[in-house]
Amino acid sequence: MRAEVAAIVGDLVLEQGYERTTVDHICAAAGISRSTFFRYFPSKEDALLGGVADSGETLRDALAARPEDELPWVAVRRALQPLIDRYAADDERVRRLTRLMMTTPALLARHQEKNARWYELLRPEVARRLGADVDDRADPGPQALIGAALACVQATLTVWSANPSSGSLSDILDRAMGVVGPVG
Amino acid sequence: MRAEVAAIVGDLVLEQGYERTTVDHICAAAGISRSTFFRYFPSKEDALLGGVADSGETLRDALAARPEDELPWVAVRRALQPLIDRYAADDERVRRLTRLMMTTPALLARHQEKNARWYELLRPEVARRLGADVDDRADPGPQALIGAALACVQATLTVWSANPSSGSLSDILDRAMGVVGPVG
DNA sequence: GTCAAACATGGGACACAGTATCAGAACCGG
DNA sequence: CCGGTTCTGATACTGTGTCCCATGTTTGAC
Repeated sequence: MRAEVAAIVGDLVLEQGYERTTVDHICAAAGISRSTFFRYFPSKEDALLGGVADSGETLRDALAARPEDELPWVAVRRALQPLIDRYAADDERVRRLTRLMMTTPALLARHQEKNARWYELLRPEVARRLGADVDDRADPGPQALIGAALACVQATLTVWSANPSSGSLSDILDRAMGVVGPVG
Repeated sequence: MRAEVAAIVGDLVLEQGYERTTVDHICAAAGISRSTFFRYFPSKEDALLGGVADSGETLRDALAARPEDELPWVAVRRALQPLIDRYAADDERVRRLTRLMMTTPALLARHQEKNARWYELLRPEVARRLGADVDDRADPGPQALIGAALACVQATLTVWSANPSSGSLSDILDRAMGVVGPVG
């Protein structure tokens, strides 16, 4: 049921854009009331993006599983692979929704807000691999490295979703992260 | 007049937080009507952040002025100096407002939305310095590098605004960008 | 000095997201 | 059949932001 409404939201949004799709439209199309909609989803953004599982924990575990002697930047690149694969495995619909997400300010903001949790999640392991004090909040290093990596992911998704023939996500991410640091 | 209202907004927001400060409160404190407020500022966020001049063009010109043989990452670091100095020159009020901006999701989102313009602004020069095709939209490199640098700036501002005794902004930015790439 | 055009302000209605409360319907186990 | 839980819808509310219109108030032309 929840998934059904989410699918309708995706359809409507792909059809007429995000801002022009009001909650009332969605409710009318789904045959439910506003009350019910907001019981299923905390917000309109979540109805659209909530389907994408939050991979924060996955990412953290993948990073912790990388070999100790790998350079931090390389380890992060490798840890991002499962995340990337989840996008790549999907079809044209995902690409169009991703494009919508990257080009709609409200959606991009929400996406980044969701990812803000990843900073705290990844910080300990990144700090450890950088040889920094894990509890030192005055060290910008870990946050900078995580933010840089996420910026590369965002650049990757932007290019991939905008250019149908730009190659595999994995290759684009290699190029993106290769420009910033060694992906060895 | 506009500046006067903006100052009141800053006061109220520093006093009781951003969400709890409604436009009605501001109007009452400033002795104007809602209509007038929204003629001065397009939104509540802009009333608070609009005072910070948009340094996109400054940043672009500073980057273009860097020596040709500098590594791109180093050139960007140097080009960011004027931006950083603008923060550092100011007083405790700026630090508190910055902290508010980094910790309030709505404000951080607006800030990043404003900075989104910088990508297009800086892309040509960064692409050139990377030896890439300036018009190739399928190359994630320039966007990745710019995003990584801005992530370092954000990490810097976060640490600086949260820790009163964390040193100069310039030093923090050096540490942040040094972790990601060579700052020469 | 007068008239008119421009502008600034305020008021009120509206659209939309999101919250809270309450009332009834469907469903369950006993 | 009953009592409770959960699902649902209706209503009203807060807050941001837009739009339109009715006021001044200033400015400039004649």
